[in-house]
Amino acid sequence: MESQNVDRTLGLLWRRILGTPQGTRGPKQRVSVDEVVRAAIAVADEEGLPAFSMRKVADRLGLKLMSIYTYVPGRSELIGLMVDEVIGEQELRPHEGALRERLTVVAQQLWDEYHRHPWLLQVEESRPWIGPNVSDRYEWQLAAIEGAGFTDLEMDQVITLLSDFTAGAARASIAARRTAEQSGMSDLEWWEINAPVLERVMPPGRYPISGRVGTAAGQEYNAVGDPARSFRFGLDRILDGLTALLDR
Amino acid sequence: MESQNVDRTLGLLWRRILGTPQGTRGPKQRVSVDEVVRAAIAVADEEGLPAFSMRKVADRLGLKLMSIYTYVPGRSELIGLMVDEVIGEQELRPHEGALRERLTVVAQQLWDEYHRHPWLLQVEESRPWIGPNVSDRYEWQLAAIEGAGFTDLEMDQVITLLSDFTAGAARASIAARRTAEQSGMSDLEWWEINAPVLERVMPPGRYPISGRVGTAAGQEYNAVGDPARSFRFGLDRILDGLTALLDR
DNA sequence: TCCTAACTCCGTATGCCTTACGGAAATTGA
DNA sequence: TCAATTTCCGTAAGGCATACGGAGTTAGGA
Repeated sequence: MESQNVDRTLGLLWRRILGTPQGTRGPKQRVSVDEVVRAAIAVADEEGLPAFSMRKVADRLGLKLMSIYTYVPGRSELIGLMVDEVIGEQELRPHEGALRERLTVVAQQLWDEYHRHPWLLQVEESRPWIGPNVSDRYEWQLAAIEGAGFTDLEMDQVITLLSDFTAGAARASIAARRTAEQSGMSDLEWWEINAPVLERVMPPGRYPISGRVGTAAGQEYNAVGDPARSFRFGLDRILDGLTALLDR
Repeated sequence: MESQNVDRTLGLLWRRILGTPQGTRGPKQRVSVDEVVRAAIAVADEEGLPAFSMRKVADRLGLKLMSIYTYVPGRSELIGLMVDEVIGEQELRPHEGALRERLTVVAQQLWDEYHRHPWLLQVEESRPWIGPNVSDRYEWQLAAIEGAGFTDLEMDQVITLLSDFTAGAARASIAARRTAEQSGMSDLEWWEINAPVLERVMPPGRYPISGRVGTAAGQEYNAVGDPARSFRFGLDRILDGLTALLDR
């Protein structure tokens, strides 16, 4: 029963290779799995994953709620399909240039992807679905560092390092963007609300370094932080560290 | 109305400094805010944030659902209190040793924290609450690198880099752990279910590097990956990169 | 030609969730 | 003593996923 579900979802993930037709009895489907997935992505893009619901997908397609379940087994499987779909959006160009540039492209691609579909960061799957686009991209990522001098084990660890860091940095960046947009409250206004209480509560001189660093950041960024800049800083350090490893 | 809520929650966050008593009319509260927060943490520890509900917190305290709302304004504010509370669990020892050791301690502390309270990774707050323990810890993290030779701006970026990477690595580690526990399905069994479909669907020779690297990782780890080891690898590279920056 | 298996679409129901609202009871300051 | 204030909680509204079963549609086989 569980494993049936796995099979069905894998079939949906690889539907372009496997082809759709099987049983042909019964009424024709009014839409296609592709349309369901695209509609679902549109909903998630607009409202985020918490507000994403099966009903909204159905509404967008002119279907009623329960009909969606004839296309996909359930919400979580649909999300798996959405993930593989958006990962396939980016073109995987042949790698060129030095290692440093190649790795930058790999990281930048992840960064862009998260910003185009912020809900990717809200997906929680204990066991990731293995779809065609995820597979293709992992191969492409490894190809970027093939022959650079890493061991096979290190190759996986390098991609993991880049992915983990980029996800974290993108999370901060998107949180900042969403905050600015939706709450309609700037960092400044936020501080103006917090300040009276915080001043009463933070003993003066208790946070000397935070105060100094916060002031420096505030003046430079004109905001609490600059996620894009932090991303570039971190990425540069990581690339330095990786080239150092190759010079051993 | 919004800003009232902010004030109230800040008051709760800093309750140990501000003290509780205000109006003393009416019946005594049967429990305390501290107990509510501790009960909430227990629920989240056991069941994760998605399954965390106000009702379960109430049940655990012998109260009925709606009474919880006389202690905290709502679910999201309660989560803010929980976060600050668990961040306060770790002792902030004076820093000693070389920069590399200090930074390792900072990262390791985050790593441990995420593993003790995995739901921290599921918290989504666009605007983080500024509580006493969060503030203390940020100051402590900065103190670890004070005087090492970074500019004020870089100091913030260094902590951000470490935090972002550690969060990403911990996320992978916890996903692996939860998967193993709850699904009762080992990586091997998972592959046995997936394999028949994947073999039919992945053209042979299409994933040469992934195949080689995956095999190497599988033999070394006896699993799909080893998150703890990837964490150490990534951390080492980052520390290399940071020391390189200081040698400029 | 006709029947039936298989399929789609969907109404209904169950059991979760947060939180707004208002009432009864308890407590204390005036 | 009594009114203001606060706690605890019942109820209800409005959201969610999804199990189940029924009505109608289609194609293949008898």
